[in-house]
Parts: sequence; structure tokens; C-alpha cells
Amino acid sequence: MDKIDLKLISLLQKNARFSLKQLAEQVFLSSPAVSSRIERLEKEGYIIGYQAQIDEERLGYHIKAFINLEMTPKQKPTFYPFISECPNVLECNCVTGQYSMLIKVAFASTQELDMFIGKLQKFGNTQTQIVFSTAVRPRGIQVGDVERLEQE
Amino acid sequence: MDKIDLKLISLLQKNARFSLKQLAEQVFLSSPAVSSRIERLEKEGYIIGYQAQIDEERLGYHIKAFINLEMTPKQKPTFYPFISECPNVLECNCVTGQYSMLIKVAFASTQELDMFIGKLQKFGNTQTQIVFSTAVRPRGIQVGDVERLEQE
DNA sequence: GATGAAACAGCCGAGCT
DNA sequence: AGCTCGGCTGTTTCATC
Repeated sequence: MDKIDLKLISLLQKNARFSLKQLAEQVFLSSPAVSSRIERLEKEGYIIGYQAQIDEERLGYHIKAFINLEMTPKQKPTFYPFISECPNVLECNCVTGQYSMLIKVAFASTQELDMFIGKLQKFGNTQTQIVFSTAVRPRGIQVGDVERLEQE
Repeated sequence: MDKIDLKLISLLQKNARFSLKQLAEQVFLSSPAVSSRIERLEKEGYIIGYQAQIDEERLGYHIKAFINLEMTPKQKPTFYPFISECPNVLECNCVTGQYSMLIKVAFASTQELDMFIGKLQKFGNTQTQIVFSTAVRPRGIQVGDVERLEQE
């Protein structure tokens, strides 16, 4: 994990479809060298995958929201499979505080959102925050400028 | 926007580095046809970009958190540029409820997180939820199974 | 990590349905 | 109009240094 690895990560965060040649030019290496570095970064778990970012709004999912779900730990075994199968769930984290799960969702309408929240009731109380607008779109940690060259 | 477009979107969400040929095989079209469809999806704003997903934990950012920030609307013009420049901010949304901004961040330690929260105080009160674990990693809306073929 | 050759994929045109 | 096919160009991969 050196500066070049971080630069490659940063470039792939900007555009995962850069060709090896384009990447090679920007880090002043040959394409085979870049290829083997990326392979290593994938194998060692730094790079989890490459995802196309979709505009949910453009696809008709106009309502985005964060749902706080108050849940007892013993429900986790049934909750986890359920939540990961929901196509409208964009992210779900277990967090500190009164509400134990924080779920990000996208729906076509408030009606659909309401129905989903209804389904969640069997797990516990919910509190919902609807998204008005997005100041910073989901993105990775910005590694370009920082000097964090640990051997992790 | 037909079934094939949705299938392409779904495939690129799974792996943005699929080659045109690989995509073509899976939708039973030729690669030029796939190429022009993707070009159109990008131009029309369905596909915003392609991002490598990084394991922040693996890079040493062990603390992830959601910060609720209570802020008056008049502070937005100074807050927006500030928040989008922070390399540790993974996402930021304006939401309904008592807390007007919901900010997702990643830091190497609770100390750094604490310092950041300190900096936010000049905008308003905060309430922080630290992430214990992730049930569903950030992902796009799952379009594969649903029948949402509107001309949006 | 670099170089060169071979395999491969992507791009642009023409012709077809 | 959009899809498929063929040729050229550029990219990736492998062997060698």
C-alpha cells in the first residue's frame, strides 16, 4: 500500500471504467504494472467492487428516506435476511443510540414508503426522515490528499 | 427505457467493469448495440458514473458514523461548500425532522470524529450515531426484478 | 516494473430487416 | 430506425528481461 496504490484507488473512485492504459498514464507506470496492482488491491480487500451509480430519481424513485428502527438484538437473525432482500433498501447499518438500525430506502411514492414502514412495525418502532435534497452524493472516502500510508 | 436497459443497469451495478462483450452476451445483443444503449443511458442521466467501492475499514478508517446536524436554512450557502470539501464525508442529505442535515462520515479514530463534530458546532447542534456493523452495504436500487417500465 | 508480441475487445462503417 | 456483421484500431495479457 503506497502512494501509487492510493492514487489508483482515487482514480477508480472517480471513474471505475478507466482503461488500464489511462490509469497507467496517470500514475506513470506501464499497464501490466497497473493491472497487477489492481488485482492485488482486489484480492487484499481494499477494492470491494465496481458499481454503476444510478440516478434513482431519474428511474422514478422520487422518495428517498432514512428509517430509524428500534429493534431488540434477538430479532437480528430474522431481520438481516429480510432487509438485504428488499430491493428498495439502499443501505442498512446497525448504530448506537435509541434506534438500533438506520435504513436508507428509495421508493416511487410516499404510499409505497408508508407500506414498507408498515411492514417494519413487526420488528419495532420506527422514525422516518425523508430526504429533501442531497448535498453530497454517496461517495467513497477521499484518499487522494491524505497521507495515510499504514500497512493495513 | 425497456427491459434490456434495466438489465444493463442491473449488470453494471453488480460490476461496472464488465466489458461490452460480456454485457452483450448476457442481454443477447451485439456489442455495438450495447455500446449505444449505454451511451444513451449515460447521456439521459440514468447512469451518473462508475465508482470503485472501497473498504474504508481496510484502509484504516475504522469509525463510521451518521451525524444529525440541526441547522438554520440561512447557513446552507456556507455549509454546502464546506461539507462537500471534507474528505471524510461519505454522504450528506437534507432531511425532514428536527435535525436538518444527515451526514455520513468515516474516520480513523473516535478522536478525529470528535474533532470533526467540534467543527460542526458552529453550524448548529449535533447528534451522532456510530455504526457498529453494516447489514446492507451501500448499493443502488435493485431494478432487476421489478416491472417499472415508465418512460421517465 | 518494463518491453514486445499475441490475443482480445471496442469502434465505425456498410448492409440488412 | 435500429440491429447485425466485418474490418481496423486500441487495449489487455503473457513471456521475457
